[in-house]
Amino acid sequence: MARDGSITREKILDVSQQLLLEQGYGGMSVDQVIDGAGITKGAFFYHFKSKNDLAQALLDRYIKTDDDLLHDLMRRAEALNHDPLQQYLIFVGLLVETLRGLTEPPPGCLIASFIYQMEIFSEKTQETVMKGFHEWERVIKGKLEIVFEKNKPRLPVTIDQLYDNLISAFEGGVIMSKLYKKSNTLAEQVAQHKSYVELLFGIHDNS
Amino acid sequence: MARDGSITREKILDVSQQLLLEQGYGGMSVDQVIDGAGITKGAFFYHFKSKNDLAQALLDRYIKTDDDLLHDLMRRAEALNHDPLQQYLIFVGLLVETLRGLTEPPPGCLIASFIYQMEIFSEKTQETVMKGFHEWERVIKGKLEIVFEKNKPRLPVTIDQLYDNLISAFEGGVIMSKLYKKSNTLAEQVAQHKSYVELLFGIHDNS
DNA sequence: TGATACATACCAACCAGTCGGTATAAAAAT
DNA sequence: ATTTTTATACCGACTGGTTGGTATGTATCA
Repeated sequence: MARDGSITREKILDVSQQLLLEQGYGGMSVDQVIDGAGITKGAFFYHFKSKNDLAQALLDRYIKTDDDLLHDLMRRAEALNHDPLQQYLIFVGLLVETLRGLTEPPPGCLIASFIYQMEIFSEKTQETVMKGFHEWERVIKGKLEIVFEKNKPRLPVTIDQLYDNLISAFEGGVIMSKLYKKSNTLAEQVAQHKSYVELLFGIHDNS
Repeated sequence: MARDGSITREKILDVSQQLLLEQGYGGMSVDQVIDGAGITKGAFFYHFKSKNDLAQALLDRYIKTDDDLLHDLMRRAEALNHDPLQQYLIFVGLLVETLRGLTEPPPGCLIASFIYQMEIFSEKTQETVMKGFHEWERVIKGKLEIVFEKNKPRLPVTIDQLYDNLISAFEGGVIMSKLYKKSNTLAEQVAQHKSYVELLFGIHDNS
């Protein structure tokens, strides 16, 4: 039965991602990974030429899944309304909805984990980390650009700051969720970002 | 020259804190620490009985400094105004001011770093991490309690959510600052929390 | 003179990574 | 149709270097 190696490869990725988010990259050993995946050294280094190669693959997979989620939610939001501000608010709402349905507690964000141990990765991996939010940045800032053309915020806030606020709410929320060991803190913090944007653009002014 | 060991001890703490925030706890070796501090193994294990003991000391020192800052800023804010809401806003404003004056870029938050590699620490250290924000939680929620007695938010937000929002803005801001390699993103995100609270309590309604 | 504050030499365990070998199955040759 | 070849997927013993930690010795000062 020497056929489909991708099953073993995925098993390695799944096991190592969990270990990584619990112990950090430096605190996770290849031996732990192969024990968890039920394989041997040979199998591991057949699929990944080094431990850093595993980190790179883990990151690539995580970013791809994340980008897919972004595009899916944004497409759905744009189908539900044609006002840019409403589209953005619906998008964030859908994100909150998605986060509410996560595993308890959320294991964490790979990108954030990598940021807190940047120096042990290869230069290529470091560059991948730095580009980790690029697609979100492009799409979110693009949408906010259109929002700002028709709507003026009640306080002098920039598009860059609002984008940073969304990611910050998410990353901060992940940390609080890990600390409290319950996932809805994460969803709530992204919901706070939504409320903030609503107040900024006077959504609740019509009494 | 066997006199003041506290100098060596502090040197070890300083060097290891920087290494820890760059490489993570698991990715940082005792050999790296002693090289950076210009000492030997003997000196290190004279001051710290184990590597985890160093982590514990690092965490204790960090939390103490953090709590001192909290009390200082809150005392100053309370001296500048006697309205609870204004006191809170001034407190956050002073925090923003402090964060703007940080080193470029900010090295990161020890508690967040520990949260992302929880499982490699001793149980006692894990408990210390979980109690890391306790003083902030006590003081901030206490203040918000009084704020909520006299002021009603324009959206249904709880005290717990607002407290989480402050810490989230901080932790998320730290991650973004590390990623962008510039510190003012952190200060800006805490400033967004201030704007959010201002909008929630209708500070900008009087035209 | 004894406690403090180190330095030096060392150790077992563990680390990432290598290597020779093997079972399987598909492709090619007969 | 049967044999041979070849590539894939994996095993498990091994290696050199690194790890956190220890045992012992020594210089300095109260």
